[in-house]
Amino acid sequence: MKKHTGYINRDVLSLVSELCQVVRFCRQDATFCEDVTFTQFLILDEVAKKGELKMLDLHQILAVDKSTTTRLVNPLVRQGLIERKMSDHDSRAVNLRLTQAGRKVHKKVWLCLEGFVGAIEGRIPERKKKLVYDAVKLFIDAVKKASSACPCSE
Amino acid sequence: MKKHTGYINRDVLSLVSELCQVVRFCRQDATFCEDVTFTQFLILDEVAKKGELKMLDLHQILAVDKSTTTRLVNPLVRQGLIERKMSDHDSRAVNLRLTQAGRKVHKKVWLCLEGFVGAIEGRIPERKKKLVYDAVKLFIDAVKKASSACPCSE
DNA sequence: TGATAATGGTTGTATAGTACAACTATGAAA
DNA sequence: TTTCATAGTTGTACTATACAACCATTATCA
Repeated sequence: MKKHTGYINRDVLSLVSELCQVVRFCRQDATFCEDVTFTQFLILDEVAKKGELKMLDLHQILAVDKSTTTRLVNPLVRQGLIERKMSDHDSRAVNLRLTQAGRKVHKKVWLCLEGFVGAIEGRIPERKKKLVYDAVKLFIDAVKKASSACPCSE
Repeated sequence: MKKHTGYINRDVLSLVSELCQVVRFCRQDATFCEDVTFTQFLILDEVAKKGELKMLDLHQILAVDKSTTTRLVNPLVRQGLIERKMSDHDSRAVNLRLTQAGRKVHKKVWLCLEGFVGAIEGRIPERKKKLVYDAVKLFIDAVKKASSACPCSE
């Protein structure tokens, strides 16, 4: 049981707040490229990586509610980029796969994204890269764990 | 005009995607503490820091649309934590100030937040802290600039 | 085997956050 | 004084999100 001294590292606070901003930039402007949002691209990409992906896995990867997963996938199905296929072993489960069109769009957005990621990388000195990425990862994990351990405990 | 080679550093991609997750954790679960969301706390805190704050400044600080700023402030006014006051010099401008209750809640949430920030800091080795915070800042800025320079240019 | 529980998904409903466009009122400049 | 610019609010629309309720399945176990 820690004492409440009222001391907070403002650096941490403003980092978190800036993170919120940055993330907004990434997500908004709905169409990131090819009429696909950033999140939608992540989904396409996960499916592309695995070839076939269960909703459940996606739900885990995105770390959102099951229902949200469904709703994030919906537009991609509607646009004919992803298809739902009943699993062989378990007829409750649904497997996601890219359609022909899906593969095409994935590839296109990938090229698009190259510009974005390149622009990020271009702003981080080469010799610092590994260090920076590791540090960000460390910070992310710290925040993740800190928030799952309810912020207002004690 | 860069060539499109199709190469993307996946580290960067997953960092950005994890950032989205982390930010969600911070914001959701609407009431962070004392019935105030994280964003609302940031607003209270900015107003507290400055004593009096113009909507316009807040709009800049939060980096959201003017209308969004209005709507983020609204609930705080409704809850009687912030009051709107017409500026002396410019009767179009609105100055925000904490009410008595606002100062109280700000202080309470601040203590609450101490737990959260402390939990983050507790997961970052002491001697690495400065390094990590600087790195995160660098990364954030890189992403910010990269996304303002339209992702799909070239 | 048959009742009960667990699992995988979708739908209903509600909310925060967000933008853009249109508007109002005020102030500045010509 | 007319016209332009600024500060803020409101109308409207949409995404992302959660939680709860539900429907099929599949698994468990008595």
